[in-house]
Amino acid sequence: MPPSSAPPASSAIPMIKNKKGKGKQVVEIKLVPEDQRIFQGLHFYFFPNSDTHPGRRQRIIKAIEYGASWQDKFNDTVTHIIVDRDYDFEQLLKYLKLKELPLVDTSTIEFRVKGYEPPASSATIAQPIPSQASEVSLQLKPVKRKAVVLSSQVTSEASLNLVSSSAASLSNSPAPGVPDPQQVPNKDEDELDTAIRQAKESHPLASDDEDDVEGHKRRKTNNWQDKFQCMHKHTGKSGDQGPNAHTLVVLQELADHYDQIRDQWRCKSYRQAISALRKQTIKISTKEAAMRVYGIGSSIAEKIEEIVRTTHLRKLDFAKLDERQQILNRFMKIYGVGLHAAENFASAGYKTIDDLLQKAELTDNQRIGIDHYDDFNSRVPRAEVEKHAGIVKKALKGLDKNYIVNTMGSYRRGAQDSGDIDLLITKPGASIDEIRTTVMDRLVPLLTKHKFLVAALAQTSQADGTKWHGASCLPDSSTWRRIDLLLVPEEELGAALLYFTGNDIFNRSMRLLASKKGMRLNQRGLYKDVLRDYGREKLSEGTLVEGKDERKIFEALDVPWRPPEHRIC
DNA sequence: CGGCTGTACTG
DNA sequence: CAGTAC
DNA sequence: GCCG
DNA sequence: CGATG
DNA sequence: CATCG
Repeated sequence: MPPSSAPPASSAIPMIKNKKGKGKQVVEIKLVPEDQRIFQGLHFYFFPNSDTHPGRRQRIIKAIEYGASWQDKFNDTVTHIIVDRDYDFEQLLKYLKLKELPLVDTSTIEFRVKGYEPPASSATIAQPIPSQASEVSLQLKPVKRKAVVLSSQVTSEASLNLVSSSAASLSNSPAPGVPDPQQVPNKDEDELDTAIRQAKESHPLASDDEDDVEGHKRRKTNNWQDKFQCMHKHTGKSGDQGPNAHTLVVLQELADHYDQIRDQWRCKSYRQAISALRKQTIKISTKEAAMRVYGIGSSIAEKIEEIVRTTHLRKLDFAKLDERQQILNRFMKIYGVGLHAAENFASAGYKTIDDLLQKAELTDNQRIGIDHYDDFNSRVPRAEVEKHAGIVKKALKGLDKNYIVNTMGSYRRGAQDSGDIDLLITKPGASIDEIRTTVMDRLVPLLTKHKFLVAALAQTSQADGTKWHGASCLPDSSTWRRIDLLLVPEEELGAALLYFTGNDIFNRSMRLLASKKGMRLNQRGLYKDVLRDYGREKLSEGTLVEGKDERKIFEALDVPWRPPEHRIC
């Protein structure tokens, strides 16, 4: 036992307000009976070490319930380090500012943190899984990984166990008999509340967000955020997709398929799985291996195995041949036609674009979308994007040289071609009203007169309008391009840059992260203290944290800065 | 079983 | 408001 | 479809 | 008819 | 667009 004996086994967990204003409250830490405290005398350090992340929080709670102490700092009493998935050994060392960890027990390979290579001749203690521990592990889904790794060696010179908490969800059975804190009648509630509050106060790292009083930067409070795609660097232009290249291609086709049929959630899941698989350094060939990857569940795991074994997927072949699907897909590529309209058209018996043109009732925008179906569905080469942007820029500067035009979207991310042309227009010091007036009343009419702007698809009508969507056409060209003008006051420039640079996954990830931190991110700014209606989820606006500076928004969310080219998830 | 980003414009 | 787009 |  | 959702 | 005052 380390000199400093275990903190009173109740290194309790600070309370966390649950989302959605629902009635849930504080989780009660309920120690298991003494003879079952398999972690008794062990001191855990988590990496990251805050309980703001729900999953990790569960693991921490379970660890404590089974007798461990939760160390808020890495010190020499720590016996085990539990590392989140997606962090590797190198990152851990870097964070701890260490060159190596003292006395690592390398015996339990199964849960070794990735990136850790044991010394060649490691005299280690074989660690058979204690029956007791394995039994517990059956009960503790979240903690399980760690449970098994228990080392018997708990001396003052305790060896460190490096445990990866990554291993994804277990293949199956909902753990029986998991003590559910919320089902247990609450005794001693006041006492616990107090303990929890105190624990929170004694765990500076646990209270995330912005209460940094002074001194050192809160740089090191990286935590549960690693779940969010926006925390991971990815350029997308690594020609080779690694050992799972072929699988990725097929999965991408499936993702595209679900995108086409507007099944946004399945599409999202496939993209998530693809992103996760792309990061794998070894080939994933079996369902079991796939299931261990965070972001891949049983359904996709099965498909991965099928893909590896048979080279492709029956389901996909089938989907490709479904005629109705083809029709819907065709219709939905028309600007102004979504799933609903496409289904109506299809149900009316229309099969081709020409059918629609001749027989269907179309909105103005849909007609334009059909007239320029091919134009709008073809990519715009980077050089052409620049030409369109140049024309707008020149015209605008002619009206007022103080205007600034930024080309956004995939162009800003460095793409060689884009789906459309996104131009962000701002003028330092000018109000949004002034900008809107200039653009709507002068720029657009001017460029329309010059036959550069050739269609207006959606223009701001409301008093606070900020956008113009339409089509543009270069002189000597007959190809119409989708072009969007985005009007932004200087104070919102950072948030607008962030939003209109994307990509969409990156944006969603950033916004979700903000939301989990009680904040709200939109194209105008990052807001804090957002109030969510009790019971439901209405919201009060919240107060502005940052809108002008793109980098400061990253900082406020504790996301490492990433240039536009690295925002491809 | 419910959440999964958050907003602006059209009709 | 639903649908659509970003 | 995945996750908590 | 304009406002509203 | 549908609905409302």
